[in-house]
Amino acid sequence: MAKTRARRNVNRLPAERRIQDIMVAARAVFTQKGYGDALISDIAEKAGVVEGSIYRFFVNKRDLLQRVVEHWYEEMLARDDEQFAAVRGAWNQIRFIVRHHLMTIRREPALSRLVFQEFRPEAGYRKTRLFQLNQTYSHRIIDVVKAGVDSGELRADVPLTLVRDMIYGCIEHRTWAFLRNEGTFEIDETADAIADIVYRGLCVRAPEDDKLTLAVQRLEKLADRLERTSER
Amino acid sequence: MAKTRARRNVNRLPAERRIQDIMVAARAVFTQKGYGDALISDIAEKAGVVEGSIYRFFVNKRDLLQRVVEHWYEEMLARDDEQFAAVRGAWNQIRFIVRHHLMTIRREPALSRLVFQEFRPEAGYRKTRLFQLNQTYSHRIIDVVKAGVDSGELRADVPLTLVRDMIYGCIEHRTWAFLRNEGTFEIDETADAIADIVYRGLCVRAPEDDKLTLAVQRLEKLADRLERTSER
Amino acid sequence: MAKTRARRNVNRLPAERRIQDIMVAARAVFTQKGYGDALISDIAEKAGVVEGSIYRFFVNKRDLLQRVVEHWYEEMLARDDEQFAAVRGAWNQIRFIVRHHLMTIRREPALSRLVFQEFRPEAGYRKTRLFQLNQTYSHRIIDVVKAGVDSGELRADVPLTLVRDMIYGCIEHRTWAFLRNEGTFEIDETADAIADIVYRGLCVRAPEDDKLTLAVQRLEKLADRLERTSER
Amino acid sequence: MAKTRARRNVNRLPAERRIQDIMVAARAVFTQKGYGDALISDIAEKAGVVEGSIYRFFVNKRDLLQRVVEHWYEEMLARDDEQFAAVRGAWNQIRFIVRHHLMTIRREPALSRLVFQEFRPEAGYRKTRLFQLNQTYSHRIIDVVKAGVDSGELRADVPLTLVRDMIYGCIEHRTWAFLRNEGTFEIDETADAIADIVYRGLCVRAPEDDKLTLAVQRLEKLADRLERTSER
DNA sequence: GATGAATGAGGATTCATTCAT
DNA sequence: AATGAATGAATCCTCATTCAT
Repeated sequence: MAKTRARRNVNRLPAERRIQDIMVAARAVFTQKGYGDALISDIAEKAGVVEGSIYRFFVNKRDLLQRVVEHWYEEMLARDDEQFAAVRGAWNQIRFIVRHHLMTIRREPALSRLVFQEFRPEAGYRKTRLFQLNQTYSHRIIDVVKAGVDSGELRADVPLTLVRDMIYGCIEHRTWAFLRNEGTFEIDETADAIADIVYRGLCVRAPEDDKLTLAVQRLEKLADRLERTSER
Repeated sequence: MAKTRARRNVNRLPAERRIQDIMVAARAVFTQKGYGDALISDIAEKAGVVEGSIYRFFVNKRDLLQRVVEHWYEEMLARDDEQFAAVRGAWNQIRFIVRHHLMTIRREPALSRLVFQEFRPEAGYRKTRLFQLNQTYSHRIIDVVKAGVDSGELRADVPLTLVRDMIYGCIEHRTWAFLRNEGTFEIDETADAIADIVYRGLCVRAPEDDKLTLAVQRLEKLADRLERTSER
Repeated sequence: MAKTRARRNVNRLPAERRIQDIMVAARAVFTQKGYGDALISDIAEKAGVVEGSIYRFFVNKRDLLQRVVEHWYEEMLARDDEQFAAVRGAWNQIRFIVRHHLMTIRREPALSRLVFQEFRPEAGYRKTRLFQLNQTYSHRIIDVVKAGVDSGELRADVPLTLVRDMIYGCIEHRTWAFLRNEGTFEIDETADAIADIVYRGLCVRAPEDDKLTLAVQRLEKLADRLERTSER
Repeated sequence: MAKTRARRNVNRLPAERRIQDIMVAARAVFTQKGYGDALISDIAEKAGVVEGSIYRFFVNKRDLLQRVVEHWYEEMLARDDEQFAAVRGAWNQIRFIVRHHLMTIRREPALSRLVFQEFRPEAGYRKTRLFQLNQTYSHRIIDVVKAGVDSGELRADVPLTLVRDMIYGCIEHRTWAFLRNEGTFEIDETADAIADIVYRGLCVRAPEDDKLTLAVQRLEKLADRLERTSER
């Protein structure tokens, strides 16, 4: 009954640091193994703590995954915002967002998959913080389209959330092979093509004359470059 | 008339019939419980066979689900083809396909989910028969767009598979809440809106309106921006 | 993923036999270790089955204990009934039941304890089958007292269930030291003393004259012996 | 008047006060949750201390429970003694003690249960202070019976501890349903009935009535039985 | 061919207790 | 003396799959 427990290496760290260590370890393990195959014991070992310590800070394995993914979203949201401000013109902005999302998936395919597979299908998803974060994340496209509408560049009767679903749904479908480790995808080409179709689908007048359209696009890109150049 | 032989209660049915019984039972159980929570024993009981018998005809639980889903696809493919021939015009055809897919999801949300959750994310998906069936299923949109291109109604440079991803991806995103039992969706409105954006995105020219007016407007805006840039 | 499982020693026994084996093993292990410290794996090993097999027949560990204890009660109830018929006279009958219960506890202290500790304190005990069995088991004393009342030997206003509680409660308290492995108890002396007090407490007239009482008791015992002798 | 020193928020209370706080909190939590479900952290929080502090004053969780229960006994013993002196006559005294114990259980069912469930079954119970206290507590009945014997009201050959076991055992059995939150019990009726049976069981003679009549009745019945037996 | 009893691997979780600060 | 973060042991249960009958 009374066992002699040899205690070793009781490292005393501030809670914040511990949480961080655990989340870093968990992110690595979840990324590598997926949710089901990830072991709490692996995560604990990688974080340099004992399994029980994880449960001081996280309700359960699921909660740990959730917090890891939420943190990822928060990082992204914090990091990216400034970039979006720099681009002008609906087409360019749409393309920028598409491109950005494609890069996100390329950079973190495993985490992306976890969102698609583990969280989104789950009943009650809409009540989660992750859903909120995702709404914030994907709301950018809505803002852009709204602005395009306001400026008269895009049609007034555009169903905003449908456009959002179209873009993110398209990208997801486009990247499944990559998410399965079965292929890759061209970021720029895909971004151009998606932006093209959506933009044409939404703009007040379909650009009939190809020459004219291309010329305008070229000029817009030129303007962007000029702007960026002059800002330096 | 009065038969005296009491046969043993062992049903010896033709294999084909057995397989059918099992698949019908499996479809019901998978639909009701999802893959993970479905029990082989439940399926066996419902099919009026013993667990072991299922393994006579199906490699494993996964294979059983696969065959059930494949069968569902085959049914759909066989049933629907005639309908598609009836519709004319690219817009109408796109809308028809979108509407058809929305109705499929509404009719079989559980099976749809199983495809999205269980099969598509799995490594090796591209080598499965289900992938082939899905390609066939979704190829309709490609055929329609191709025809539109050939007839001159749609642009020549349309990236066909991207259009396919856009449409199916959009629909999937649009219906996730419903698939989670958290809401519903409007079939006709959604179909119209999707067809609209995609058609406009692909068609050669806007129905009417003065193209030059538009181009001039845009160039004027551009000029404004350039001016503003150079003023910094 | 596809692991080669080497199957060994697949013993195919009739369910009834398996259940019996498991219950015998479980009874031994529970008796030896108590409920908490008994391991399913120990029971399985002792029964010559794999842990999982236990769950084919028993809902969970608790259910297994319950069934073991129920079985013990059933055994006792089936075995003992005949014996009770043989004794005559309220005093003798009370003494017989007390003695019998004392012997039960001496024979199976561990099982007795499990009933006292694990089941009786549990909310909902009154709805269990074990409670029913216990009622049947302890109802004997009520029948005996009732018969004594009917024959005019015992007072008419005896609170029957209270007598039951008094007898079984007294025995339980008296044997706790033994149940704790801290002592023993005298079966016959205890039985005599309990029967005495209770009998005197219940009989129409307290037997004032000890000589008379003892004489009557001797005569009653004699009658019993004569009856039993003549029956052979 | 305005003190400028902001003391650190570390309460340094006299040990005695700390111990008291902890025991009060522990009693509340144990009462509410039982031993197993009570958490040290809950107790600490309720006591306004930190978990570690509890271990400054108590060896372990068990020890804490023990001290709480011991304290309860001490309270009772100190409080009640005077009352007992007031009652005269064996029957009245027995009834008083029974009634008192029933009220104790009604007032503190949870603590009573903890004694029955946690301490009494434990090996080594007889060596504990709690056992001593319980002996003291239950010794009252022995004193009363002894006094009755000395005064000639009760028989000389009464097995004292058995009477004690009978009374406390009876009460415990009688109140188990209540202890399980499954019912209640009548204090006065129960006390009367128990006192009645025990008193009659112990008293020298039945208050009145013709002893010989009774003896003759019994012998007549016996004769009948002998006749019936010999007829076989 | 059918049966269905037997297999067996595999891991999250709890919480009293300790001890560095 | 007080804190409270860190420890770590310990086990029940599920269910797809197999294979002796």
